[in-house]
Amino acid sequence: MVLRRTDSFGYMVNHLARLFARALERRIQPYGLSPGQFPVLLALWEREGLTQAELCRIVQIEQPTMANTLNRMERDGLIRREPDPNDGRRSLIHLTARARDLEEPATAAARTVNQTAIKGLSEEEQAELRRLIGVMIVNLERDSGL
Amino acid sequence: MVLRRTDSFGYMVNHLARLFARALERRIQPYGLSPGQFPVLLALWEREGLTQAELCRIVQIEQPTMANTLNRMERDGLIRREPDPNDGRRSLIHLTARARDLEEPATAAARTVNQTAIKGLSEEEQAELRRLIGVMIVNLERDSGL
DNA sequence: GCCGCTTGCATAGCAAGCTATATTGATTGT
DNA sequence: ACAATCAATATAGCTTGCTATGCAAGCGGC
Repeated sequence: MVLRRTDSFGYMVNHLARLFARALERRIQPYGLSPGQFPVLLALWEREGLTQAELCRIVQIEQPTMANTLNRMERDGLIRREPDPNDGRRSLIHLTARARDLEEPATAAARTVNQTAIKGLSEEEQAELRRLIGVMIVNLERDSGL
Repeated sequence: MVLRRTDSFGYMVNHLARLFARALERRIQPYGLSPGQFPVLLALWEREGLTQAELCRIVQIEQPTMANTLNRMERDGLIRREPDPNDGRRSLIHLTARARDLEEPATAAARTVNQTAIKGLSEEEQAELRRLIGVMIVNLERDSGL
């Protein structure tokens, strides 16, 4: 059996992920945001004062990656780290006013990208797609030992 | 409308792509390969003597990314760059014996990853998934101006 | 009370992706 | 034939992801 790049799921998914990232980047760059910051912002718009470890769990990103992303967000004036009075090891991540103000335009941009991607697909097809992607995620998470 | 990270296609696809990359990496690392090299190898196992620009078109990667990947592959003894006698600007990319010998085990590893990901899905579901991902790819390619 | 484990975060170092720009060789129009 | 343009590659500099490792703060048992 030949392994054709063009119909390997791994290749297709990688390609698609890069297209998503580029499409999002184009639309949030005007707000001074970048794609990797987006899931972090989503979590913090929902609830502030999370720790780095909590953000890792929510966003499903390894801790050093999160540390670096948070550094860039701090540098860019999106978050502040406030030392946790109850635990000297942690700090609690809070949004700046600027980051709070970006919730509306930034989520609108993200919705636009999603809409663009699924243009032409029925509600049923979208649901099926979500389900099938979910199956692959679960399969690969199990494979990697959770 | 709230934007939920967990059912945004952009987020899911990004997450899935990272899982694919990690699963592949785990399996090809013993051969001294890394995931980014894989599509390049697939193209070269099929036909050697491609130029960098041709590889970019086939693999759908920007030229500077390809240049760096080829540098690492040359460093790792997977390819040689031979100057094109007909055009002083290009070089033709050839595999080393080592890279040729890796075709069997490496493609087997990639097939295993794909099989793992789609475990539990019927042939029809797989075909539908391929089709739906293809739609998103086309949609986003059009969006990004080809 | 303190010794050792666990937990939270930081740092180092690398791969792979991107945009923007420079460089050098080929081609083309006059 | 040579200037201008185009094409192929290289380089710089950034983000986002990873693993491996270090370090300091908290906690549990004795």
